[in-house]
Amino acid sequence: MANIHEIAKLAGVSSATVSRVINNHPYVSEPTRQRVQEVIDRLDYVPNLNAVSLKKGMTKLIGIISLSFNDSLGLFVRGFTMYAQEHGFNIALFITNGEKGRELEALEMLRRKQLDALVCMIRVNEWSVIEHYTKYGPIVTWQRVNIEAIPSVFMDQYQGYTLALEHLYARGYRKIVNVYGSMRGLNTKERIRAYHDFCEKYDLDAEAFPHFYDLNSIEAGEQIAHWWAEREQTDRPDAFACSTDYLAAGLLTEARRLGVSVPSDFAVVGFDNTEISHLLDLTTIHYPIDKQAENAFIMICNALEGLDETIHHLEFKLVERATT
Amino acid sequence: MANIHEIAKLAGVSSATVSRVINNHPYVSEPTRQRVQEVIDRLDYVPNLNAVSLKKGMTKLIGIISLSFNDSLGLFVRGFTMYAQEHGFNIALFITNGEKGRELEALEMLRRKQLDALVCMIRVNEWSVIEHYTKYGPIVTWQRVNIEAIPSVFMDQYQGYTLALEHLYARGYRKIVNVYGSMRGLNTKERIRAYHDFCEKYDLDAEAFPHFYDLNSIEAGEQIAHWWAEREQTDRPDAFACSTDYLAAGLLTEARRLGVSVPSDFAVVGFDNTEISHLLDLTTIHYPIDKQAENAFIMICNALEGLDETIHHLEFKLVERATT
DNA sequence: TTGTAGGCGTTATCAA
DNA sequence: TTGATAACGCCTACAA
Repeated sequence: MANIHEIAKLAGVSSATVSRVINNHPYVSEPTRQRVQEVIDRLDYVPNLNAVSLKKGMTKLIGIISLSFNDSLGLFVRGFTMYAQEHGFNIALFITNGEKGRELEALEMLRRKQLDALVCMIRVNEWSVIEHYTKYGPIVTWQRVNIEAIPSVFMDQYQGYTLALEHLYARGYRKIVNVYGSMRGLNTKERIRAYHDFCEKYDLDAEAFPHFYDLNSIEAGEQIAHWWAEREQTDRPDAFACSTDYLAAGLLTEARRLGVSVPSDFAVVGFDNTEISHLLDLTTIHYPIDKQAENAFIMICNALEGLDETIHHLEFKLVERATT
Repeated sequence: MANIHEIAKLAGVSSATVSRVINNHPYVSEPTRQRVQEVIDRLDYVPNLNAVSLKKGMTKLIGIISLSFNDSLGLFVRGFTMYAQEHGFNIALFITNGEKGRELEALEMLRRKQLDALVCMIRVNEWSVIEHYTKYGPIVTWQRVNIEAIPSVFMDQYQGYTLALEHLYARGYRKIVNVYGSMRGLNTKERIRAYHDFCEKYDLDAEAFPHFYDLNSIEAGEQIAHWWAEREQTDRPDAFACSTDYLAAGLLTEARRLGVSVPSDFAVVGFDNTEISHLLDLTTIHYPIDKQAENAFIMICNALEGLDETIHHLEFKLVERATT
């Protein structure tokens, strides 16, 4: 395979000049540049990235560690990839499926300089393990974590969930049921806190209805529709604040199949503003995942290049549609 | 960051000896080895992979290009990763989401020697584009394609589909409806061919019932359940051969919700033997995706190291469960 | 059993 | 505007 010296010889210049042409350095005369470029084109030459990486101490490759590749993680990855590419970085994706080994691989690649930085969407190993690797390169995360060495693009769910609750209140709903996601996560804790503060503020009974936990699938939503239908008419809630759009979608469509009229029989608010909420005209809470991705990239760039570009302020937004 | 020379100096040996220790070469005396290892451990040293790659002309990194990351593609990726890791290779995943650019990136990384090889699960660019890149390193694919430079681990659907049809026949079903997947793909063509040959063999009317095309989701399956329920009793098919387990699952569960009894009212056969089919006790066609992944890896190894290990023979298998 | 030295393919510094 | 040349960090004949 052709290397820079071969190009140099064929173009009758030194390899330094070829390098200048490749990297668009100034102070190359137009005739020389053309002559060199011609040889490059003719031989279909591209610089060997291993050599470039070795010399520069950078691979221009960033790893993304993700637990899976579902809707919102996928959106993040897509957004991040876009920003990264605009800045000349490539992305290598590591789907762990919960396997520690797969995550360690990525971390080791960082240590061994095959990766310049790492985005850890949802971790598998202990934070202490991940923190240990921050000395080899910047690592940012999507999860909520309070470790100085691991910056996060996490968003506090309290504000977002309050938005949903206040909206329901303003619309006249008073009998709200909460369907929370993962019990373990801090997001759920924040949402619970938001609900309690909300009840206190408006003097509502926080325990008037059961709370659901650990639910986020379409099927779970469908079951909740049945749960509602089977209750006494007088004892039915009039609104659901859901953990995800998917769950809300399941609830909504199954309820309609059962002849329930939304939003007059009850209201539904989703979370995430995914495509499905758009499709079903579902009121939801928008979540600037794209801006999160951009922030993650800015953080990495700042760390890598010693810059200090400012991070976007992130805010949830209510998207009012037909289910409330 | 520490490099091999620093280790050498601290251990009082030459860098060559350090290299020998790192790579487990023979002819290093035990005392020396221990002394060197000690310094390596103390300084938390690991060789810089860029330097190793440059020297060896290999990165030990294989790229996988995938359109998305759903169930069966995910299984393939997982299997492939396992085999690759056992042989000291790491994996970089590229999810294209149908974007040509993302695929080209991976191809360019191959060209520029950042990747040793590429597995192209489902391509985005024209085959001619991909073929062009085979001169930079081995590329194997999961799709059916007849290009010498691009080996494939594709499996002929004819045999698998015939398996399903013969099974239904043996069980006494005669009014079979086919639900095919993507119209564009060659898999569907093969399945259609299988069905026609099957009808001919048993003297059945291939056009007795409508054929469904381009369906593979759970929701599509649910709709087909309604389609069946709304037909005249006398004009109902007694079996469905489905494009995927997901579709079959949707059909099965919705049918049961409508009070249909499977397999006495009608039979259902899925395809792929995914977890969901196991869960629902669904008869399906097993598909050795793990062996395909291993084959893909063997092909790459053979190409990379000039070997000639033999490829596994791949065969569909009927998994008889409760829906037929 | 160990060390010396050259080279993998680039880039960047310094002269010219 | 161009060309030598020394790194980048590692591996591997070849010598000792």
